[in-house]
Amino acid sequence: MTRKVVELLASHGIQPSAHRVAVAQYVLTTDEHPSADRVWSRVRERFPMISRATVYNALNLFVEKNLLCELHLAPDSVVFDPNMGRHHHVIDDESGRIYDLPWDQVQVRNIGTINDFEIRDYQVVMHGRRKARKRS
Amino acid sequence: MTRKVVELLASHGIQPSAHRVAVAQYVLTTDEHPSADRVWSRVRERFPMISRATVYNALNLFVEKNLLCELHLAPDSVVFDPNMGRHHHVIDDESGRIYDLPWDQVQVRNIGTINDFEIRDYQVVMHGRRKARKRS
DNA sequence: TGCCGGACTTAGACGATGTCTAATTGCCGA
DNA sequence: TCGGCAATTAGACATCGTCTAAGTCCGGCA
Repeated sequence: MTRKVVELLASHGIQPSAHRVAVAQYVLTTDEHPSADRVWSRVRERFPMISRATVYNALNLFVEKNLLCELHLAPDSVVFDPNMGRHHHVIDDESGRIYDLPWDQVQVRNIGTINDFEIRDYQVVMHGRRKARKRS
Repeated sequence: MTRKVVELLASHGIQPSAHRVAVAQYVLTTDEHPSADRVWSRVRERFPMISRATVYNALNLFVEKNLLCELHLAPDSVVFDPNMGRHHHVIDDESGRIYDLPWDQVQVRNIGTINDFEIRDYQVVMHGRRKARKRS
């Protein structure tokens, strides 16, 4: 797994230093949409001497190199999303957690009719409550 | 105009103090989606001794009383939107400015097919470039 | 008129978040 | 081994928003 991450970083033009690999290993495999400081504390669990600046540097570098998306959706959370495929987001009003929703699950019509803007990208942002999932 | 604002505040259960009216007068009539600190500096132009806490208090109160929407869409900007009707947003990648788009301009299908969440609200968030508008 | 109480406002401290800088470390090639 | 460059570091700094404790304003009441 570490090998895969190293290759992934390299293939995006990023020197795979030990610290960067540690950050990547966590942030690329989580689905919890962590904030930068959350990434820091997570990575520190295994890498206690890593500094905040290094984590921020790594995250910003990953975003710049298109390995991560930076999301600005909800209060108190600029957040990182390793899911680079197109998808929508649902924000749970109670917990503040962000969930991914498959691109095909909803469709947006008439983006083409917008005249004043050249739309490069879009997504649907939903707010709601996560349903208590069945036990079945 | 001041009279209208006073009535509006009162009708939402807000004591219309002089400072609150000043904040409301600016934030309810602008379309620039200002950040809280931007509101502060704008209001200070006419009301130089108003403190930051007062502006923040007023804005939070307005949000709580459904006079304003708080938007969390873009980097560096939690932002306030006096347009309480449903609408979508376009973010200009160059300037970072946020524009409103009428609700009818695009349609979203299949929200009803989402099983894991009870969707309370949604909107389409677009990124793009504002076209240089014709001179005609 | 003078006093009281509650709502409003204030300055500034505070905590959280993110950036910057200067110094240090570590690695690699000559 | 040495030199140089990239990566990393601690900590200072800026910004944003909240909180607190004190001060001000104003209406009601004697």
